[in-house]
Amino acid sequence: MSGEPLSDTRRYHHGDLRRALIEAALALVTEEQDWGFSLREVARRAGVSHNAPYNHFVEKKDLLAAVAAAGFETLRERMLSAIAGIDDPRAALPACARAYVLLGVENPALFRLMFGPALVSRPEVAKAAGAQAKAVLEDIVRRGAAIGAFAVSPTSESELAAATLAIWSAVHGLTLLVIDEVAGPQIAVDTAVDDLMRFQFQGLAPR
Amino acid sequence: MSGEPLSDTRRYHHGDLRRALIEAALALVTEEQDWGFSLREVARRAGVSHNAPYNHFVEKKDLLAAVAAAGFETLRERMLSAIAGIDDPRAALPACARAYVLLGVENPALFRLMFGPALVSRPEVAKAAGAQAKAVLEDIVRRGAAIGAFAVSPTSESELAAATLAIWSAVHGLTLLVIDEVAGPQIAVDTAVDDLMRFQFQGLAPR
DNA sequence: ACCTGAACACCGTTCAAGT
DNA sequence: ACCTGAACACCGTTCAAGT
Repeated sequence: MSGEPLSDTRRYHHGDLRRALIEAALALVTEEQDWGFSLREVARRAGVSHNAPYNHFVEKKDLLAAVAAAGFETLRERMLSAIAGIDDPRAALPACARAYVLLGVENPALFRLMFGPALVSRPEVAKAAGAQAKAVLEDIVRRGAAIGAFAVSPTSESELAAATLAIWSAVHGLTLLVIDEVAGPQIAVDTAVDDLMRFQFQGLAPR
Repeated sequence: MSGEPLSDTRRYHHGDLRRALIEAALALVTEEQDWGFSLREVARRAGVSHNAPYNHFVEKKDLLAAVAAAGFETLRERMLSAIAGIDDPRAALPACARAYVLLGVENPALFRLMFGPALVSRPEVAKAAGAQAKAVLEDIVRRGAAIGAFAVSPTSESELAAATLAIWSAVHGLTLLVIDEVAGPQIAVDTAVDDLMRFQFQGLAPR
């Protein structure tokens, strides 16, 4: 209606470069299993000169932080959609854990970027995003405690926090051990998550 | 007895350069909280020309892998000395976990290097070292199962492996969440480890 | 066997300039 | 406001040479 579609090259000159750079960087993280690629390579992929990125990010680390932030958003969406419609917290917890581990397995380099040293100088990003992931888990624990499905006092914030941290630690650690292939040869993700949750439940179940 | 002590500079020309490079790299990892430093900087610290490292490592990643291997050796020693003389597996497990988390807290960048993307292209290092860490934990679980202290069948290798992986995941994940300061503000390591172990024990205890 | 100097093709970042 | 080209000080890696 309003004229011919703009070419990609043209679009980059019209305000989409920031997004295009994040997408190109995400693609490189995924392909190279690492974030050691150069900023100039990202610019090349986006079809701009090697210093154009500096109009949108003050340095390379800021671009990586933006990629990580996008990863955290995806993680949150996956966790939430995994538990959507599951009322029983005892079922929601493993479903949520599976989504968490699977994101890591699907894109190990992105997962490591999100929780890795590239964000040491951008602690706001890691903290805010981590708080969101924790909130999803804590909500499940809270609901389980409220209906007596977990052996956690629903009125003790410190108990809820401790239980959430224990579960988060286990899920997070499993993800990284699987990613690192350090947890043994060719581990089956679903089985591992189930085993992990079984141990967690034994700990959480009232007796 | 056999003459004056050799100067450092002299020594590096006599076969210690490999070790000196690993030590310099470890110091840089510790100081910069990252392994983004240059190989040339490592060479400078060791007092040699920028290409001398290539006599000992085929590329930068191999030096980092050697640093990681040293880190894994330290981790193993810390875990073993933490449980030395503790007969009760119920006491050995938290002691071992504490040593694990504390190494990570003491040197976050080294810990992340050990389990990070720098070793993606050196999977032998990560796998062999990971297997050692796992073996220490598995031994404790096995002993606990044998005396009936844990609700794990001592004759089921798969149950032992699953329990070990669950515990390792929790300890590993807690370490990284604490390192990333993503687990909340100013978390107390000892309390966190105790809470974690309490949940693990509730899961492991026979009922 | 181990180390050095010169060289190559890169990189992150800055800056003056263009539109 | 956003992008480019030239420039700077660096880097990883290679290679011919030195001892």
